[in-house]
Amino acid sequence: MDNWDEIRTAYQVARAGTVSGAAVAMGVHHATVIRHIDALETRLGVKLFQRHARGYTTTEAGLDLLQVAQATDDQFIQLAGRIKGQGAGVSGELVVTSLGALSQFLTPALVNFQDANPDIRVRYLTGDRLFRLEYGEAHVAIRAGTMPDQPDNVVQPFMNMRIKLVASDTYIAKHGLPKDDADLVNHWFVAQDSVTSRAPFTQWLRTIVSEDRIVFRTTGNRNIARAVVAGAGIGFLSEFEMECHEGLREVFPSRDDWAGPLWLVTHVDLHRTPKVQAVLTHLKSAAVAYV
Amino acid sequence: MDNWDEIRTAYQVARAGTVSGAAVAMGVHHATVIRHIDALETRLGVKLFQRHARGYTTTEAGLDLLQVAQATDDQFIQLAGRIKGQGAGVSGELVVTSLGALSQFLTPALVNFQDANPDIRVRYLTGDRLFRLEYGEAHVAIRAGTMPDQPDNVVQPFMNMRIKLVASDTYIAKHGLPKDDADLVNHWFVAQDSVTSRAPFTQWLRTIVSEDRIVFRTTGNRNIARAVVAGAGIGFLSEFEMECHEGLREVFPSRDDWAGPLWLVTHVDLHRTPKVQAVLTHLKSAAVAYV
DNA sequence: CAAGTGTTGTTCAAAAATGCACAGGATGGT
DNA sequence: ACCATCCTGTGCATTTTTGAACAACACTTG
Repeated sequence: MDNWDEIRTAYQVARAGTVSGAAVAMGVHHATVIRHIDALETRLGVKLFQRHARGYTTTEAGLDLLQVAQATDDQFIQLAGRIKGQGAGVSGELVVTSLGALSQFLTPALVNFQDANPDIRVRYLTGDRLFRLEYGEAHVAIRAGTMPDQPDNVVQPFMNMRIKLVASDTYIAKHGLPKDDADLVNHWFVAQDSVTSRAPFTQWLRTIVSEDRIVFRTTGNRNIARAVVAGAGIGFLSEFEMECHEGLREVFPSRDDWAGPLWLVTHVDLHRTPKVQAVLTHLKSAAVAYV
Repeated sequence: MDNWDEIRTAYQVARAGTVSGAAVAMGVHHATVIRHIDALETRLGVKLFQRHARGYTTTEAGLDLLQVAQATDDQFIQLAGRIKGQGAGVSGELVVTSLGALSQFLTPALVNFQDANPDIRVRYLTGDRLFRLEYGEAHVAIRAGTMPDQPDNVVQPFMNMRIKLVASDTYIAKHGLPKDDADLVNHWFVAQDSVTSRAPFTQWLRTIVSEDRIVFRTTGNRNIARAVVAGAGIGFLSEFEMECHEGLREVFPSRDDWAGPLWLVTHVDLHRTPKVQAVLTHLKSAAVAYV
C-alpha cells in the first residue's frame, strides 16, 4: 500500500461526497482527484465509490477507507502540532555532553536550567568516548582545546578553565613548597597518562621538568586529583576539581597560558532552535560568574 | 498537514536510517527521497533528521513522526487487506430492491442465499419510491416493464411474472364467470389507481372494456388483492399474490401477452464482484423453478 | 417547459516531480 | 596508508503529474 496521497484524496472525496468538493478542499484540480481515485481503485481492484451525476458515494470499501483515513488525518494533525510546537518551545529532551572534568561546574548550571524550564528533561553525558553531535547524540557539547572546525558544527567560545598547580598538605610537609620556577625541577609531579596530551599546561610542564620527575601517571582527572590528595606529587587541577577535595594548597600562582579554552559546540541543524539557544545563553551567563 | 507521501518517505528514512536504503525500499531514486525530506522539513520548520556521511538519524521530531507513521502504515496495510479480501469474497451487506409484489417470491430465495453464504447480511428493500443503483442504494434491483436502458446499469432478463385474471368466490356467485372475451364487457373490474400504468395487462384491459367498468381503483398490489377478495370485481393478480389469499378463482386462461418481463439490474461498478455474481446466479436458478 | 447550476469525464499543453550522472566525503578493511 | 565502498548532494534531461478548457449529463428552479 504505497502512495499515501491517493488514500488522502479518496478520504477527502469520501468526506465531501463529490469530486469537485474534494478538489477545492485540497486546492487541486478536480481532474487530479478523478485520476487519483481511478488509480487507487485499479490498484486495489475494488471500487471505492459509485459514480453518479450528483457526486461520489462510498461503497463498503470506501466507507472502511474513510474511517481509517479519518483516524490517520487526526494523527497527522496532532503530529504536526507537536512537531511545530516542539521546535518553537523549550521542552523535551536536552542532551549535553562535556568532559568529565567539567561536571563540577556544569551539573549545578544544568540543574538551574531545568528548574527555570520545567518542561525540559536533561541528559548530561560524560564519558571517555566523544559523543558526536552529527549523529544526534547530543544537542550541545562542551569541548576543550583548540577551536573545533567540523563543517556542520557551530562553535562559540565558552570560558577559560582556570588551571591551578596544587599539592596536598602531606606533600608540602614532606617536600616543602617550590620557591620559584627553577625550583620546580626538584619536585615530583602527577600527570595524565596519555603521552600525547595537547593541554597547554602539560606542554608547559614538559618544558620545565624532565619526564622522570613525573612519578605518577594515571587516566582521568578524578584519579589525578586523588593522587595529588594522597601526596604523590604536585599536579594540575581545574579550580572545579580543587574545590572537591580538602587539604589541597595552591603551590604556585596560576598562569594565564595554562588556561584551556572551552568551546560551546552545537550542530548547525539544532543551533537555531529556541531550546538550544536557551541553554546556550544560560550556560554563558553561568560562566561569567566564574571569570 | 497535506502531502502524506512525504510523511511516508520520512517514515521510510527513519526506518532505514539512510536515504539510499529508503530509496530502494520505496523503489525510487535517492534524490527523490532527499527532496521529499527537505520539503517536509521546510514546511514544518523543524529538522526531522540530522545528516551525516553515514546516513540520517532522527531528531526528536523525526522519532515522533516515525512512531505515528509506523502506526499509520500498519493501519493502511490492514485496510488494503480488508478491501481486497472484501472484493473477493461473498460477505458483507447485500442490498436487494424490488417491487413489493415480488416479495412473495424473493424473500424465500434471499433467505436461502443467506443460508448458503453465512457471511452475508441481507437487506431487502421494497417501497413505493425507486431505489437507485447509481446512488449505491442497492446492489441488485429487480425491475419490471420494458428493459431498462440506464447507461451505467447492466441489465439481464430475469423471469416473466405470470399474471392471472381472478375473481373471488363471492363475486362469481353474484355475477358468474365470463364466458369469453366479449362477455368481459358485462363485468366489473378492480385496477391500479394510476392512470398511466404501463403494465401490458392494464393496456390490454383498456382495449376490451370501457373505463366505467372499473369500479374500484386503489394503489398497490396488496390493496388490489384485498379488493378482489372482498368481491369488488375481477382483477389482475400475479401468481405470487394469488397464492396468498383464499377463495380466489381464475376466471380466464392466462395470456402470454399479459406477462410482465422482470429484469435483474446491477450497477456496472458492482456487477463484476463475486458477491453480486453469486446472488445473480442464485436468483436466476430460483427463477427457473417457477417457469 | 426551458434555462441555469453543479456535477463528472476527456483532451492537450504546461508545470512539477522524477531519474540519471557525477561529484564529494566519511568510513572500514587490507 | 591507501583503496574500495557506501553514503549524501546537485545540475540537467526526461517522464510523469497536474491544470485549463470543453463536453455531456442530471437535477433544480423560475
